[in-house]
Amino acid sequence: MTESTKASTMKDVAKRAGVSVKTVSRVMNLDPSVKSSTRDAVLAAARELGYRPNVPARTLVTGRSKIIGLVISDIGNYFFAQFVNGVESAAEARGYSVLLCDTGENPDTELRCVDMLLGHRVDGLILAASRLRDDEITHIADTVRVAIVNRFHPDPRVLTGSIQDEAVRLAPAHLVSLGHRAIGYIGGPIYSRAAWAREKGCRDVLSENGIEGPLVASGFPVNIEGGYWAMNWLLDVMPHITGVVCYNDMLAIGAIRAAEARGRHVPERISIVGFDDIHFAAHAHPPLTTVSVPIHRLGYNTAQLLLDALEANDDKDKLVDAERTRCTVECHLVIRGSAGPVPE
Amino acid sequence: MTESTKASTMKDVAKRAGVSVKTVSRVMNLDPSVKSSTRDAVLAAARELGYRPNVPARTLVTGRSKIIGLVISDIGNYFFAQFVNGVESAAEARGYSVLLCDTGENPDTELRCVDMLLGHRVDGLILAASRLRDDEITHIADTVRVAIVNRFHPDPRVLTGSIQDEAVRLAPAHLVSLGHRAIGYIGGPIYSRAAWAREKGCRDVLSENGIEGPLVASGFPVNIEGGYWAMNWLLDVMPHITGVVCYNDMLAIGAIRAAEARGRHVPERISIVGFDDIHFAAHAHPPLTTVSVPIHRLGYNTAQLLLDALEANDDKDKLVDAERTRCTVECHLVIRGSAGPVPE
DNA sequence: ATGAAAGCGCTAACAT
DNA sequence: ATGTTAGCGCTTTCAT
Repeated sequence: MTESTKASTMKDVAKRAGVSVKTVSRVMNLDPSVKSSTRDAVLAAARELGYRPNVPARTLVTGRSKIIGLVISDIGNYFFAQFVNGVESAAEARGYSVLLCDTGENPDTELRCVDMLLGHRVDGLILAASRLRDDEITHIADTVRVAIVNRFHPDPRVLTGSIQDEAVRLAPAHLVSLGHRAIGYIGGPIYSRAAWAREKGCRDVLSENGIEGPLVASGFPVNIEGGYWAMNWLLDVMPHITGVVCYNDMLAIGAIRAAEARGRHVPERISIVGFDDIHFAAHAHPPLTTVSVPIHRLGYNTAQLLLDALEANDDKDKLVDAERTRCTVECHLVIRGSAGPVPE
Repeated sequence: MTESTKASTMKDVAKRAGVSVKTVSRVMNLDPSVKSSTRDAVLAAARELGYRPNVPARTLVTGRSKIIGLVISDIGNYFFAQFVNGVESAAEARGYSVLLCDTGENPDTELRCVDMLLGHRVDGLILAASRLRDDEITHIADTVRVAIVNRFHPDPRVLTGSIQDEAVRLAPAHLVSLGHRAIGYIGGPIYSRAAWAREKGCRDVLSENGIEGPLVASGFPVNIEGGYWAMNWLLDVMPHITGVVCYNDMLAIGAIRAAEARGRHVPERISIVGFDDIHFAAHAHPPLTTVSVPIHRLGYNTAQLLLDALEANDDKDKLVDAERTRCTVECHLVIRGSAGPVPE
């Protein structure tokens, strides 16, 4: 079978190059103190033997795995696909690998994932859509550096990557400025803090403008179908609504379909706005008015924040800058075709 | 900082439970030969100390990391998001973790990714959209079990997960049956074997029906924008085409937009079919007629094929069934609204 | 500039 | 049913 020949080790390389194991180690770690002739000999021997450093072995002794764990809730959600990509890029650029886990929105699975990742001795952890309680996260932070996304946590050791706070106000404010006063809201995952923040943003904007509501549809699956059902529910309960804010674009796309199916043309007879500006948003029909989030950058920056902290931790000099515990990406409203002035 | 207390080891647990290290090891590995009272004592001690087995250490001695490496070319492509999800599920279910790499379509990056994964001593490798040459893959197979996707490789050690061969004929056959005879094709990634197979499928179907073509637009980015540009090119070169087969749904969605922008209504004045049936296909406008691929299952089955091979390799009894070197998922045409009878 | 020895946390092969 | 010894491949002292 494939492993006919065991992978060669530093010992093999050392023997072949006629040096000690430690010298090989030095070469592999780019120690400048090795004479260039020895280095070349070692490198040659390594190449001939197809030598590849054994990361787990190094991890065992150094305590650093060069792996970061990434926990997401559903890669079927386009948002996470882009986010993962961003994390990946940042990690790759700095010599780290990403161990990925998908919890399927289940908190128990999430805990199991974290456990598994800790077993692998990941150097850091990114919880991209944690459904865990604050104290559970604090507990994790006792063991490993952790970064969370779009969520506030009181523990200063917990790093945070998020959209700017005001972003949650953009969509409802747009609807209000268009004259809408009968507004519905289609909510996100029940235990998600991000979902809670967006719903609050909507509520705040309305109340500041003396508008009642919004009528909230929540508990629906956070995908296109869920948006379809939620919109139908909204229209059943409150047929005269003229504007709907959605937790994300997937829901908004489903909502548009439901509205159209009931003859409420978008945007003439009802306005719908999304959130995230996923790739397909521009190609929905009508093209979606939504809040653009630089998702890839959010993933990239969050990973970088984590990596910075890890390295600051190694170099005692490079102390963790107290301010560098949070990063924020800017969002903006993208006006396309799914929201218009209130009818009549 | 976080690692104030070093993680506890088997030795700690052993001391606390008043047993030997080996007994702790046995308990952790579910060895049935330990008395249940000792097992309980060990488990209690482990819990109290917050003990978590050190996977890298185990890897070092067993030579098995319980990690599989997954190399994809672009997670921004919705296809891969779903595929990764499938692989993840299968791995999780069998106690494996997934180390993910994105090559961004770059063969050099791909090689670097593989190298890194081998450094981590992954037990197996899935190359989901390899741009590598056959001999490069053979070389990798010398070191580790590898599975490839939608691509044929002569080496019997290389496992394969793919769509059924006939799937590539479905879309062009549909167009032909609708009466189309002036057909265009929008191609996928240049170095992709899957892309090559689909193009050939189209060519074959046409020639079997005595039809010339197709006119091929290739070299465009494989995303919505690329589809848009490709369609414009097709329409410039051959304005009288009535049907277009696309490498995938992303391209098809872009193609539809381009056609509509030029007043060629879909499907009345031009028919467009996609491939994959990604989630958004049904929600495009018009809803996309496409070839439905059970992507999640493809990922799941491919991972399972790999895992089976790995375990058969461990248990010498359970020899690798010679037939179990390939798995195939069935695809079918989904007729929606983007293809219709030829105009006039 | 290079090497020898110890040990990271775990399991395999033998004890007992 | 449980313990002992050795060693996986590497890095870290500490020598030379």
